[in-house]
Amino acid sequence: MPGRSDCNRCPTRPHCVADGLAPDDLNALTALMRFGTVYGKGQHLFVAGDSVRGQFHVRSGVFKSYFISASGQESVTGFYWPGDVVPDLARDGRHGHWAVALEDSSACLTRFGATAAQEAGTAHARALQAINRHSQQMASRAIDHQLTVKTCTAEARVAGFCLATTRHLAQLRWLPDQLPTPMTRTDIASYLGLTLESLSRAISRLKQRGIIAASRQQIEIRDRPALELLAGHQH
Amino acid sequence: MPGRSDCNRCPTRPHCVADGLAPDDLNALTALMRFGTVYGKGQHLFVAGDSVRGQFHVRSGVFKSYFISASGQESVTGFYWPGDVVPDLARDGRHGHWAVALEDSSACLTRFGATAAQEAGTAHARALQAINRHSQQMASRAIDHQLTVKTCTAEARVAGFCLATTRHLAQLRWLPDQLPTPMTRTDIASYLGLTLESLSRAISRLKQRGIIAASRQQIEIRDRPALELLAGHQH
DNA sequence: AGGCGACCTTGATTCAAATCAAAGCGGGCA
DNA sequence: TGCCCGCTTTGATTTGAATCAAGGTCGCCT
Repeated sequence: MPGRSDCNRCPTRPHCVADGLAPDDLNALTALMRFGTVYGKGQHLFVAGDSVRGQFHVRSGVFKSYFISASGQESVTGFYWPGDVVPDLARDGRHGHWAVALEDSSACLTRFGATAAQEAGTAHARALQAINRHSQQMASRAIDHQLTVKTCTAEARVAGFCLATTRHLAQLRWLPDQLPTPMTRTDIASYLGLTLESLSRAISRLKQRGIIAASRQQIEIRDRPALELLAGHQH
Repeated sequence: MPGRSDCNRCPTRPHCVADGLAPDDLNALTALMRFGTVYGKGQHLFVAGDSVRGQFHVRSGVFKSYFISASGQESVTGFYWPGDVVPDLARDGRHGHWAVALEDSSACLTRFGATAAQEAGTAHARALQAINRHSQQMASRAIDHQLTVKTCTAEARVAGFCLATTRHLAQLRWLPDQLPTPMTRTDIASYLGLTLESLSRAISRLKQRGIIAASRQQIEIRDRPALELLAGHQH
């Protein structure tokens, strides 16, 4: 049943949007939270057209967001790991994208968004500031990805994906030596603006050259300098 | 010489990030502002590596932001019109992109960003909220553009560009019947992830079909339904 | 007014990725 | 254990945009 979540017990506590906040400021955030909910694989956080109830903060598992065009084609717009906030990408208070769990996961419904200030009162500017920093990071990452998709060959996009995801997980203080890929190849291809086949070929070429090792559910970076060279423009 | 800008006299007053703010909240923003500065064509707001002094709010003219890759290639990441805030896309307090005036323009240096709360005190949450809404819109538009670049043919990208820019200008309450294009074809091509030649061919085909009319400095939408059909996935 | 230079358009060819097609995994379930 | 089905890889061909190359237009400056 719904209630307050205890952020201090959350495994994502030190890695999330609340990172670095003083106790009082964290309380301003938790006052806006709803208790973490479990989402089975394939279950949606929201679908396009839903009115925005708040922002979903990932606790465990992985989610993807995707957009469905007028012609019915699906395009993946992002992957979200524990500590991430799934952006609502709303227009007029309604979701424009879909968000679904890629494996059994959990997320907290928060009110971090546009209405947060009203709900928290005006005494919690620092909490809002943390939220704002997060929004700006989202925009920044979106523009980074734009660059990758606009200017890179298939191989470079894969290289960029591996590096950007690794870097992002590191920011969330998670450093697996193998990059987990709970999403399907189709999802990754869609995210990178490639076809399934082109992605597969690109991965195969990188494997042949010994730059990565890849199985269905994870990718290992074997030659990071080579990967960075390929990705080229990345920060 | 530097001083307070008078936002109530600014032509962008009703169209900008401050739209809808109560007088008190607007004052919280203007307290953070520096007087509008004139930038001649080709003059930079900032270059990559500069430490972030604040956010630039466009008053008149047009700016572009761009990124220079390790290989020296330039990629345009956005165009900014009167009322827009040029995103700083910063990492560790330093700009990652460049921003330059495409024609004689002016902009206000503001402190809308991450440090705003500290400077304004904690009593101005609604101002921060307006800023946050703006950041989220930036992220949303970036992801929209991602979709265009990932999934569209050259013609569809041009269609999407015309429609998205028109829509954006409309949001800034500016409704010219011809879409002004003070940027060069090279800039538009770079923004859309095309070569100059491919862009030119795409525009020519749309002209031939009577969907748009285009001269060097402006584009006229002659058949909006056809353009929307081409752009396909757009909202 | 004329000429120069920057910017834009058009044409021919090449190439990377999409598409079309078929064959391998590999995990789950009977 | 072995079969089946969804996911992935590999192969052949096509296509749309990049590249290479040449001409055209327009504004600005003399």
